[in-house]
Amino acid sequence: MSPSIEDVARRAGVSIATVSRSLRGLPDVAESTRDRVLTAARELDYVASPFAARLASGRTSTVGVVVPFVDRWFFAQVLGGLERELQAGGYDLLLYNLGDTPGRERFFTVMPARKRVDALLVASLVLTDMELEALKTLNCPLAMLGVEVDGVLCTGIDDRAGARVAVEHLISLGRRRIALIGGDTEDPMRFTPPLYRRDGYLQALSSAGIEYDPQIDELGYFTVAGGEQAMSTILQRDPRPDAVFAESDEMAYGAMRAIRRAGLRVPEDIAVIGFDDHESAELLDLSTIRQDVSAQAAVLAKRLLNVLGGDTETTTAELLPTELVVRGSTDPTRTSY
Amino acid sequence: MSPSIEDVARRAGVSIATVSRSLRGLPDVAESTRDRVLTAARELDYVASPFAARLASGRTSTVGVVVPFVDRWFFAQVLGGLERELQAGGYDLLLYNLGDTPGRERFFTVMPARKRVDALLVASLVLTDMELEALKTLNCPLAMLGVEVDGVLCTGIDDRAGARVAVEHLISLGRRRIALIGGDTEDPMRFTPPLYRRDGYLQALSSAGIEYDPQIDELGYFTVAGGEQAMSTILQRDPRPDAVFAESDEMAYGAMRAIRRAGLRVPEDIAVIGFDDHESAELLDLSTIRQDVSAQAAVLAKRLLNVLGGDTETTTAELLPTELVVRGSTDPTRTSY
DNA sequence: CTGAAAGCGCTAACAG
DNA sequence: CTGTTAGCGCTTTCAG
Repeated sequence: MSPSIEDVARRAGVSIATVSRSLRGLPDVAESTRDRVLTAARELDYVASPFAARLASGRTSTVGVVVPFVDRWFFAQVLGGLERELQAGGYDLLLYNLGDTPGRERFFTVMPARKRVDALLVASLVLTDMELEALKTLNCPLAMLGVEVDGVLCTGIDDRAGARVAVEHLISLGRRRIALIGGDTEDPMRFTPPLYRRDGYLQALSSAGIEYDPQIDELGYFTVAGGEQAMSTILQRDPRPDAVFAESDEMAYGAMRAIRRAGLRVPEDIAVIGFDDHESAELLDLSTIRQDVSAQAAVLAKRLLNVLGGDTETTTAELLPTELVVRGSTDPTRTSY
Repeated sequence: MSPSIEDVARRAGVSIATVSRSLRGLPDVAESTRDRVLTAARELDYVASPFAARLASGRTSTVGVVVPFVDRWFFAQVLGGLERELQAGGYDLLLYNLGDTPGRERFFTVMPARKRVDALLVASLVLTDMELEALKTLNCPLAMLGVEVDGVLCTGIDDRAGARVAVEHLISLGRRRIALIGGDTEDPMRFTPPLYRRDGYLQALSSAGIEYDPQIDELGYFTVAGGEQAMSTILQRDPRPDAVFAESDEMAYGAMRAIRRAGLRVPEDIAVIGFDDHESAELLDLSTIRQDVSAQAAVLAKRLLNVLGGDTETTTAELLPTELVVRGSTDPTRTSY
């Protein structure tokens, strides 16, 4: 067996309470005593058992992180940002990957995080009322990335402003007939990006005195295939658009493909801009709105740690900036090859 | 406070020992008794405290997962595969993301996984002897993805065969002057892919009676930028190659860019094939050798769970198949747009 | 098949 | 500033 707190106490010639206090850096321990304890602990290569500590203190020093998928760019970024901050704050990160609908149901009914986390961090998940209720029974601080819910910590970006900048960029290039490929707004209750990005698109059009045309507004479902499908439909319209704003880079990839398959050129015939600055955007030479996902995650984790540390944090959303990145898909002079 | 095992015992009219046995499905409990306990537990919405259980049993029901980065395609895939299996097996997944060199050092010196995992799973990490030693002091089963170490569970792919197939494909297209863009073999001790993939390349050349030419063999460091740099160098050679095998898709992306920047065409002037079937490979129309990373991870996790379950598993490496995927970068008739 | 009792290794009052 | 003591909520012998 590895050494216990008693071994350290014996070696340092103090009680186990003093060992505990010294090792955790609590006040009211004489410097000399603390030194003796630290030395003894080091000599024995002692590490406190986290489980015993958790059982005794009631604190788990663990944050549960819930993501719909780990193997998508966005969520992998999130995880990276979170892990760094949590680790730095002395918290373990327990990963919950929902994966699919059955997995999601299982998570919210079985609640595997029960009794094992001090807080739960949910990444860009559109929660139903029941799901939110389920989480609230955990009775611990909640934090959400990109989703605003009353009384819940939130961090994200200003999707509306980002979209507006994207469309304004197209307009500044002289484009006037600008198509939209977006997500489903049928369920606008909690997943804000499709809603806000569309809003930014509309604002930009209206400021420029361009009329919105539903004929060139199609659903791309935030996937490459969906974007391709949407663009194919849009290409049938008359007159054809001279630009397209896709609410995500992946939909933009699909759109570019559809355009090229139709024998048209990007950006000469149709300029394309996406949103995210997904890792392949540079390779595909796609103009886009860059957002720093791991920074958003890091900020959210920090705020959550503050709460766990006893600070009072406002639960209002904290929004990080976005940035227009111009590449060859809108400006041929910027083409990377 | 949430109900404790005593509450359940009281309600079911049995002792806490019987509750424990019933809930864990141990034998030697009368069916009727078990039912009564289960009912009581359900009525109270009781869930055992994992920490108390861990403290009492010594088992943590947790597997530590160590990755160099979470935000790269390969490792995100790994995480997805692992999480699914571990969760299904009733194990928590504790994530350790090294991130960078200081992070790596911290991990191996501080050993944050000490006393909190039943096993450690390391993803494609080139461990130094000291690092391996450090892990062994954890005194728990180890498993590694893609890295063979004596006495350690391993799962991966046959990199050599995959590379051979890739190069044979180029040869079958009539290409004879085939360049190589690869990883660094200077530290061949533990990171096997660069070593084996190069080996497969050499085997394929030799079988076809083609002489190896170091002039068209450059280091791409497994990055897009590295691949681009390597290809630029190779393009200076005389005679110019008519094909290139990159040991990873990302290096292949860089190579394609360099080729196009030089005013040449893919595949007419130079055919390009990569390795991995990275998620953007299809978009970039890159031929490649597909490997199912999450399946490798899942297999490894399953084998580890077997070991934790008391089964004896051989520690020999288990290799999963790879598959040639032909796209437009080698065969213009397959171009996706 | 079931119960009593002894811990697991800490933390957190409470005295002193 | 330090020690004593009573748990935290389970698992696991050992009896019966």
